[in-house]
Amino acid sequence: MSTPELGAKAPEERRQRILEATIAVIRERGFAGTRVSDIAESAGTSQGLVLYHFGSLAGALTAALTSLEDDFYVDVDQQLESASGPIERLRLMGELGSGQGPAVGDWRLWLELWVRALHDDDARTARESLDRRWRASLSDVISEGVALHLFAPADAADSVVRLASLMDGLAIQLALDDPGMSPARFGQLWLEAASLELGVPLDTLSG
Amino acid sequence: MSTPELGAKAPEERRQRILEATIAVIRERGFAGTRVSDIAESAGTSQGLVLYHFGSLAGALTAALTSLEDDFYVDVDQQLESASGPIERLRLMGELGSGQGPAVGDWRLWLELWVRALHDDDARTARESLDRRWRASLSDVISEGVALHLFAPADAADSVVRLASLMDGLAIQLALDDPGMSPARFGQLWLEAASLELGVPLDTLSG
DNA sequence: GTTCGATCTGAATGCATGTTCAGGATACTG
DNA sequence: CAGTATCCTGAACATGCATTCAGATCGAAC
Repeated sequence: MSTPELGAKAPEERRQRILEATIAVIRERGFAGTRVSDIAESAGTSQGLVLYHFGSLAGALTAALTSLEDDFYVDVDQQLESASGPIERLRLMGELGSGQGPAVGDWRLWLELWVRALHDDDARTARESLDRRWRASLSDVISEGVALHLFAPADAADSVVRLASLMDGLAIQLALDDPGMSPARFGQLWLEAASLELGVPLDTLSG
Repeated sequence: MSTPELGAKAPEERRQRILEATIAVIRERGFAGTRVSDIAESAGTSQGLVLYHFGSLAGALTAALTSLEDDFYVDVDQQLESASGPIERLRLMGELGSGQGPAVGDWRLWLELWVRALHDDDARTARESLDRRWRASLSDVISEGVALHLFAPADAADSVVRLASLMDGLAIQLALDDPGMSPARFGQLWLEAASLELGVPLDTLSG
């Protein structure tokens, strides 16, 4: 506890650097394509150190997963609390396609997570947790809007599932650079859907 | 050309068996987890034969990809031509979540394809082609309905993209056995969205 | 300054797996 | 039946990669 903020090479920081490098490599090469040597190179350390800190490659990947989860939570909360009402908050959600934040909007990573969740239990629970939390945020926004008589969904729970799923589906096209899909169009299409689902005129949402 | 339909062990059939085995293994273990030995075992042959027919593991995976593509086309056409009008056809599309056909509805395979498309060009083009074709089918059904004054979408092109994307998004949850998602709910949610998008009362669609 | 534990390295190890290959089996042709 | 091309196998080979490990280095405590 002597000079924790001074020593730039404190062991803790080294570990953190490796964690970030792991995420960066996963982003680039996917879970399946990530090798210990990639992580070490990206972090500027030796392979041995990666294993020293995380025990195994699988350990590093799992650690990256939970780190990702944390980042996502921080990110969503931060973005949403900057908005004042449900309408503005909904618009911000639609702009998530632009993905400025560190974790949100990194759709390729999401795809990777989904597939890994098919075969790996840690990934499965991480995904479920992320999804649940994300849908809870969306649900909160909608409930808020309903309470203020701004939104009038036929079935709020159904609308939440559909709007969350639609975002995932649009995200796939964004992640794959589908011709005809762009961050702007992503946001537009999603807000139009929200307009339909919640019975709100589109210009109220996107104006 | 002597007795092609008699010899149960004709070389062509062996190749086909391996192709099907490859798809089966991908379905189970994913693209990344599929090994030559898995394919050989599943097909009941030697590793050597797999390589003899397809040159390499990558060759076998690519061949599986195009075979999958063909299956999908056949499947969609077959399912849709059994319906009489756009309304019934739309309902059938919603029931794709139940996935009776050999390729359609095998959502895990779809997830795998998406992620492979991130890193592999063959997979990328296969996915794009499949997606384009699927959306064209959906677009045809909607146009038909518009022509018959059954559907009244605000913007048909947008609705096509949204309904296709929504199906993908719902498919993710189905593939991951998300609690709260089931083939029945998949179909219900999607038809409700179609009802909103196309300005058709829900009971007209699902009745 | 010495000691000791934590941190870190680079080379060695061992295994999993894709690919090659030499030859055997099978089926068609004349 | 003999000859030949295709089909098929099992073992050998090569390589990429995670993991281990013997020690070097660093930092804190005294």
